[in-house]
Amino acid sequence: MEYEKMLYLTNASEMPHSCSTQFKLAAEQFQTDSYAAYAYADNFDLSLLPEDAGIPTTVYQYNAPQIKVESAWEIQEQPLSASYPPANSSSSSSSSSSSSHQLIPPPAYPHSAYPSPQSSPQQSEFASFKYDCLSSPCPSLDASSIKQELHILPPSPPESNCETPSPRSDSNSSSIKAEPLDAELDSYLDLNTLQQQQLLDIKPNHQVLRECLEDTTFQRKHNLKPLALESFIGGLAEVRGDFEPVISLALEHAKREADAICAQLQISQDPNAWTAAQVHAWLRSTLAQFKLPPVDNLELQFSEDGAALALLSEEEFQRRLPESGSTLHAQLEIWKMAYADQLGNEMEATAPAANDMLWGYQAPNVEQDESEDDEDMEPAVLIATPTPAPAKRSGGTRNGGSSHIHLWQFLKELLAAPQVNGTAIRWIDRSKGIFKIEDSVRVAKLWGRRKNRPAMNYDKLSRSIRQYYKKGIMKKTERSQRLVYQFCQPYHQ
DNA sequence: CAAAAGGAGTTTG
DNA sequence: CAAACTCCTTTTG
Repeated sequence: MEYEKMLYLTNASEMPHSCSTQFKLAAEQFQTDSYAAYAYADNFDLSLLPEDAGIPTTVYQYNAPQIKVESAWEIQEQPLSASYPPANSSSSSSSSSSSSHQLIPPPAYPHSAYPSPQSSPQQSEFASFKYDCLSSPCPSLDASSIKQELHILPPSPPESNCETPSPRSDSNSSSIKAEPLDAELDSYLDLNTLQQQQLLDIKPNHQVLRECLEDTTFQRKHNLKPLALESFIGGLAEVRGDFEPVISLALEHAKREADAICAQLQISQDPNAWTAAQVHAWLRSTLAQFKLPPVDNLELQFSEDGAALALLSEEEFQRRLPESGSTLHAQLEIWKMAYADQLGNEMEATAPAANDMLWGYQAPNVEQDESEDDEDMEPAVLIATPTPAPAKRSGGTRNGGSSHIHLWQFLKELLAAPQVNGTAIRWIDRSKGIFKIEDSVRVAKLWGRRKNRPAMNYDKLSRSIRQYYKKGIMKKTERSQRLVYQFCQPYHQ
């Protein structure tokens, strides 16, 4: 249902030679499609990409900000933006945000440093490789760093939200704060950029299409699942027209594949419903499918059932199976996504509540809750996908969403995405389950958003954590440190 | 002063 | 009813 992972398009013909095997595999698989190829973001193991050879990672780093910033100026001159932004954010991207950005003076940065989309072929070729790095440990693609860089850029707005922890985490003032809405505006700008590119230059090889698909800032910041694109209205019609068939094509393929394997292995399509034995069957099958070396002691390595397996981070997969962990993790993500999509379709048929695509984030009302901080709208929230308690969860049709997540699970989810949440919470000693909350205000906010508790603060969150001492879910660290906690064993594998 | 700690009443799913 | 949420007081570094 609520899935953070995005589908991406790419063009096989332009793929760097050094790209991962998964990447190629996906491409080969679909070579015959009308689109040159497509692949799943989760299949792109960024860790397999060479860090500094082959791909100019620095271009990635600066590409995202560059486009956005430039488009900010184009927008003023070409207001073809009337029909944006998308429906469920329209209220929030209201006067405060747009006005604050319109006042920004034209940028004075050197042009060369921020190549435009029409710049040199090499640059534009790589410019489109903005992967979803939520599940992949690729520092150069760290979403938060991109975000930060955006703020670091010369023409940064005066009140740019450079993550300064608020001096007080008081719950009273939250409704009064009126910070600018970078998130919404960014999305808004991105969409404009996309459309302008489409209108202005018809690029070969579906380049425009690729760029559209690769730009997921909108979905991330608005906490939308990929297919919530339907909620776009008006001017995006042409983008959407290109977009949807490919996504559904990809998902359908994934589903068909999953169907077949499910039938063969006699397992549920929902990874969360697998028993430990079924997990092993699936792992073996997937290893074989990807022609990865078989693992002898699979049962010892993976004692989890499906629900617990779904909680494991990519790092954990990699740690256990250096050779194939990433692939398995990525494939599991695809399965989860395929199942979630199917579930979503079923639910949509019965209860077409468009806003349910959002979770942990309420569509802002017109007058209040102008979503005070865009920072929290970012992937941090997205990656923190609600995951069922390891112990239970049936094949459940009732997958209403995130409301039942426990705090400890949520924290683990945040911890599982250090690229995104590393500035807010991170492992101190992963093997011992010791972690540190680096930004208490932020973590509390994320938790509050997830639980739909706008008044959440660190005081309350920490109170809940302290309850875990009694329950044996967490314990105090030996040498007690501020903001440092430790999971107890069963809750930390 | 922020955070830790924990008591106690209340809310929520 | 469990798990949080909320509010509060006291202690700690």
